[in-house]
Amino acid sequence: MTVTLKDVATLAGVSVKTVSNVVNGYAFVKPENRRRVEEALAATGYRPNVGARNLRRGRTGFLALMVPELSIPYFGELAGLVITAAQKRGWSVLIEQTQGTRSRERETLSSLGPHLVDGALVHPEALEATDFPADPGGLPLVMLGEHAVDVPIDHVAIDNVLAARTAVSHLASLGRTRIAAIGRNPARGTSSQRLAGYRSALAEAGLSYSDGLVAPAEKWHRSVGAAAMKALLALPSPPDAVFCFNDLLAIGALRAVAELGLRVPEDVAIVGFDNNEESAFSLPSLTTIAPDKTALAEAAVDLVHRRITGDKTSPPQDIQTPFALEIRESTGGR
Amino acid sequence: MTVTLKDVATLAGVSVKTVSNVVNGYAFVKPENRRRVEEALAATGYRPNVGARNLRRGRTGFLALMVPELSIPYFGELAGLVITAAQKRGWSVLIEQTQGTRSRERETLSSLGPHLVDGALVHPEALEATDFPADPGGLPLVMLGEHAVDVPIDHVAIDNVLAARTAVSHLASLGRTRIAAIGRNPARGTSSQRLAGYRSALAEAGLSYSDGLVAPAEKWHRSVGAAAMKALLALPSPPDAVFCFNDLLAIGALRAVAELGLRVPEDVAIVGFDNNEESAFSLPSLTTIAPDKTALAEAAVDLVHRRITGDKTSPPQDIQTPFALEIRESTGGR
DNA sequence: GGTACTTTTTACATCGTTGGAACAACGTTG
DNA sequence: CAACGTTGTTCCAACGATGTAAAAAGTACC
Repeated sequence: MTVTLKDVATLAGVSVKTVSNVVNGYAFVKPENRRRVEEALAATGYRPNVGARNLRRGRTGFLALMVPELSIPYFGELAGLVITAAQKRGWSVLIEQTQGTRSRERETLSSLGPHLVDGALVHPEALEATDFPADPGGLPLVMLGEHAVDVPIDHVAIDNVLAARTAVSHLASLGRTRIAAIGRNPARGTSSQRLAGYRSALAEAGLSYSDGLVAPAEKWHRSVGAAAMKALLALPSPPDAVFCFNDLLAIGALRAVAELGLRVPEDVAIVGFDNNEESAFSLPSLTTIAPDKTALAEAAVDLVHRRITGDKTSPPQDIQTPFALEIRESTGGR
Repeated sequence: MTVTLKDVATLAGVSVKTVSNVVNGYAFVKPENRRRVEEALAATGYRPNVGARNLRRGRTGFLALMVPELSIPYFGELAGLVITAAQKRGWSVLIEQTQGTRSRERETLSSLGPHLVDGALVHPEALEATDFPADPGGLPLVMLGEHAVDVPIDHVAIDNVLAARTAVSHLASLGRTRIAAIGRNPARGTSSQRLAGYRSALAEAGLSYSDGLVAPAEKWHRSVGAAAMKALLALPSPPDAVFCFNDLLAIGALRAVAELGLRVPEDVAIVGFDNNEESAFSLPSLTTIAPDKTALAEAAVDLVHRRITGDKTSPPQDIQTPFALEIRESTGGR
């Protein structure tokens, strides 16, 4: 059924290795033979057996990408970009979902052998330092997004603290004084960083910090954002602005405000984080921190590429990719 | 660096095959030896080389999933479910993106060898019958969603015609008489089916069909939906309801209506298709056709599983998975 | 002790590919 | 024409695992 080098060789009347040489673009093959081999290749429709090739070469041709859930827009978008970036460099991408749970993250991490994939991009959510295998078995690992833990591993992300500060400063610059936040979650490193940025922007603007204005969120989903927003608006003195730790929370918050008959941005201004595609089309459209996801994906794939092809020794890198504040209707922009 | 069977065998003082037997749960191994091997396995942290194992077994442990783009919510959600369903049965999923272009789809399809993956789930958008390899090289293929072309291949989808008719009948039942549609695209089979459903619902309701009320859409993206809606509303006698061929178009349409100062559903009722998560949170929330995506993913993985494990001969199946009309605010629901 | 049978282990070939070395053919040069 | 370098081809081993068959060890019985 399947065509192997041997079949092609027989048909072309040369040795297996010569066919292999043609397939791999080896220069010194007599034109006559090359022609014959190429004809035979075409005639048989030969396709290399990737498994065997990789067994021989010690490569697999696969990268793993570990994310919480593809159904979350941010990860869907990011995964798409990673796949595209990886494809450019000849890799296929294998996706593992962890649902953001620590146990699944740990499990996934330890199941990634160097046989299975050449390298892995991991976007943890709940992992702690001790979860990282002391020796990943020589498997190049690049951590995405989260820099929760103090592990000597390559890392690519935006500056979460600065980005959060930028978002909140924007709200302050509009004259808002009771600026709330939604998304506190001690188990997530990202949350602490965005919270830190929030606090530092408040301080900078001369506003006082109040625990009561920081709503927790176990999952950063739309429904959670809506519930949190309702709780905030039920406070004796409700906020006049909210910084949501991601766009989903913000979309939920938008809806909650509308359901209570209030207006965005007049009564409450809202800023999100991630710049999901949907956020440009919500009503009102959402002001948000827009990480350069393409840059993130490219940098991560590039880094793992470098680690795989040679550079095993240089110290772990910490790459920061750019972001921008995208001002839209939810804070009075057009 | 990497531990092989041979290393384990040396350490345990037995042959390679005995270790292999232990690893694979072969019954006849002396308890004493089994213990020694298991200790050695634990001590070395042995992990089988999947590539080598599969080379020998003729399996790869991978399924391919071909979709247009993961950044499109429908495909992000679907891919997540497929991965989960595949994982249950011991497969990892490899994702290929085609951007919905025929050339990339064809290319991807032909690059999927049986060496690379055990089976493939493909969600084509622009493929035509002639693009399908006469002989997929024994690779089990299951087509998702689209049933554009008349190819004898396993297929899982909802009844697009019926679903579209359901959506449009709902609009008609609200008393709307000028019901438009957005999403016509002759290159896409799905489009024809939904258009057919639209026409049949109109006929059933005693409404006449007009080409002018059917807006084309090259890409089914939000911005396209917005532009199409604006065009429709600029007509001499604009529609009082719109059936969008997917939720993204509908979200764009919602926005266009709002920008023109009109109201949904009072001035224009809108129905979408896909039930993206975001559609439950838009303002107003979106009435939409909700395919049971979990059922779809499960059925597809199940089918490819059956094909891989034996059943190569029975005729191509055509499985229909359920859907429901989700009535929300954009047509006056709560 | 020998035969027949069962259980356990081993050696060897094999999956499809590529790297390396050996070999063959060739034209050039002294 | 012998020696040589260059070019092209082939043979063999190897990647890490498993199937097969045969060898080895153990058991039971006469």
